[in-house]
Amino acid sequence: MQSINVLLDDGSRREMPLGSTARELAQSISPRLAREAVAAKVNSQVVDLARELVPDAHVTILTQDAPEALDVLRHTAAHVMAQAVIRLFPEAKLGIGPSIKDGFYYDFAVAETFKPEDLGRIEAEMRKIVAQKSPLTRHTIDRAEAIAMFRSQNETFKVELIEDLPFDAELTYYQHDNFLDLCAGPHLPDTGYVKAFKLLSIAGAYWRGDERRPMLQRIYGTAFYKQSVLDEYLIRLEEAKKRDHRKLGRELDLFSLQEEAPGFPFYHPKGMIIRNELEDFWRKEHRKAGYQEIRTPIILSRVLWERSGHWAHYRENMYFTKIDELDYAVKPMNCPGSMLVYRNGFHSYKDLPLRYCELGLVHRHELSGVLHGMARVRAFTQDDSHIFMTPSQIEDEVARVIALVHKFYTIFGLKYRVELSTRPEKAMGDIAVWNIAEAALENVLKAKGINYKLNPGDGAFYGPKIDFHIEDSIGRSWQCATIQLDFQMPEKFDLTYIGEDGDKHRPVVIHRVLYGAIERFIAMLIENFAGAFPLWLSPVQAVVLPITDRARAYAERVVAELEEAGIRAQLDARNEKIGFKIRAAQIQKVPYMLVIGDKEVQEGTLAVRTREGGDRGTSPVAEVIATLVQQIKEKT
RNA sequence: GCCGGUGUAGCUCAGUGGCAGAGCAGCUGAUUCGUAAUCAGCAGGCCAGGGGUUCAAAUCCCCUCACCGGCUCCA
Repeated sequence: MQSINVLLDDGSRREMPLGSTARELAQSISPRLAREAVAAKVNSQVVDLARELVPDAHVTILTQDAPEALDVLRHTAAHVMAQAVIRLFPEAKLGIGPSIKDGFYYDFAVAETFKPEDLGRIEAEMRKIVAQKSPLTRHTIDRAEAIAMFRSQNETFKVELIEDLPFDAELTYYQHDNFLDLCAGPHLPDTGYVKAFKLLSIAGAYWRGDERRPMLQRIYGTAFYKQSVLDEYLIRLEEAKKRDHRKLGRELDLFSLQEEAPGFPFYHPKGMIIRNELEDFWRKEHRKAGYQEIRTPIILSRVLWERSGHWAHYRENMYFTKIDELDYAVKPMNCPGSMLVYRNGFHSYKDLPLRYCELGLVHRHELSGVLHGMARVRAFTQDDSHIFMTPSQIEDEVARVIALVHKFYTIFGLKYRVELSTRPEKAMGDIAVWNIAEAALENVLKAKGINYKLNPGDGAFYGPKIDFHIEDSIGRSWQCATIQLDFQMPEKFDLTYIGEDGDKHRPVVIHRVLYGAIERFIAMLIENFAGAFPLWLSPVQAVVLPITDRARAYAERVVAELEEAGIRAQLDARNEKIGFKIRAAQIQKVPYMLVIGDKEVQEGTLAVRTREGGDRGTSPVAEVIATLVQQIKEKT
């Protein structure tokens, strides 16, 4: 009999009869591995256990614990759900059903929308399918046959998918029981593996995400190999909801959103303290980094927006007004204003790079359905900057901005993900210039060794950009910092500088924000800290808690001393027991609780309690103040 | 914007055609207390807004608004 050689993970080789499957390989290694196997990785491609091995392949048998194994499970779960839906709603047409970050979904076209009660029925049907332990089998099929097959089943979306695949693509479908779906796989051996799953929500979703296409009904679910892990996940999800900035923003009285102004946030006194701290820190760092602060108007003439290209490319997101019969627009971006400031004077190459920065309030008409607490609003302040420079300064300057982003985010303890977005469909300007700009950004990322994801077509209309994304408490990703390269605006506004040669030259502009929008950044901070801000950002840094009225006068003096030292302190002299006041301060997430009883009055000390560490014993007042001042200064 | 859901006191929620409720927060009083809730009393509402059905609507119907989840992590 002919045989083949495969390479295993430990570097050893193993001889198997020609035509052996991954499952047979697992069996030959150990029966236990065969029992635990869920899929295999052959030459870094994840495949079914039933897949035949190819000669000299590098094979890894994947068990439940393999990072790739969850995707396989969830993809199979999506098929099981689709079959359950077809059983209950025979007229439903299939869209797509992928595995996603925390679960899976499947899109269906149905005459009647799903109701929340349907989820229970579908789950029950899924359990029957799981109990059947139907094997999933993979079949290749040629294009014409596949189209004919799905067309005969009236699966028009599947037909469209096939038609859009490249001509040389290998088409496969998977079948279990009497359910069949166009699918690249891989899948688990049989439906019995899908033990721990839960359907989570129903949502409308446009076919292929395109609002001009039909709206399908999407069912989201999640699945794990073990019920205990699913239970933990669901508990974690509940826990994460407690960090939601909308909930904490209300509980900590930081801000509010009201019906009278949808998408336009109200800052309350405590939220304003955080915002001002962020701005103070920002101004200090920008002075150090060689920026000069400016401020430009919120309402500017239509003529300006026509010139900048916003009128043509961004009008549907803008608000308008009329002044003395003339058209004006409320600025959605700060750049045109900044361009006017630059153009207002002459500039020498010696002035470059010229770094203007601006905390600019912009208004954008976001679709009502996408508003989200402080994370997506219609009015927000960008910590903007426009850097005017010579082409030769681009890479150096981009690198400086990236370093600044890193410095900021490290101080706030935020993890971020980097994306490079390139030329969109509605782009302005020359393709050759775009290519240069895109290459410049890419060069810097590569030179700095930064991992990034490429996002084709997601750039701004005037230039490509590097985006920095932060995840919120339940894993949604929000763009915060961004660095955008722009060759168009200088052209539109005829910006120049006088070069060494005495001639006029065209500068290049970087648009960049670090926080992004202060509103969104605050939302991310709230979720990141679960409302327990570091001392320097805490709206109330210390509460002073006298135990009885005998300690009140001393407590008032302590509060005055704390305030004198620049610490935001409050007195809680309410006629309540100490436990009550401590509880109130804990709930408000105040970092320091300074308890004062007869003993402390007598000794001139404070009993220090911290938010995280509980009772820390007593210390002299001056010592406590020095500690807090130091900690505020260090921003820890 | 589109699909689905929700909207009752400051907050969390109960109330499914027949007198608008509870807990917490608030206010008043008593209590002066040592590290996450002292006790008692009081007050608090255009039941999101508008229209309709009905003897009677928080409850049923219609419209509007706001909020929540989602709207390619590409078979």
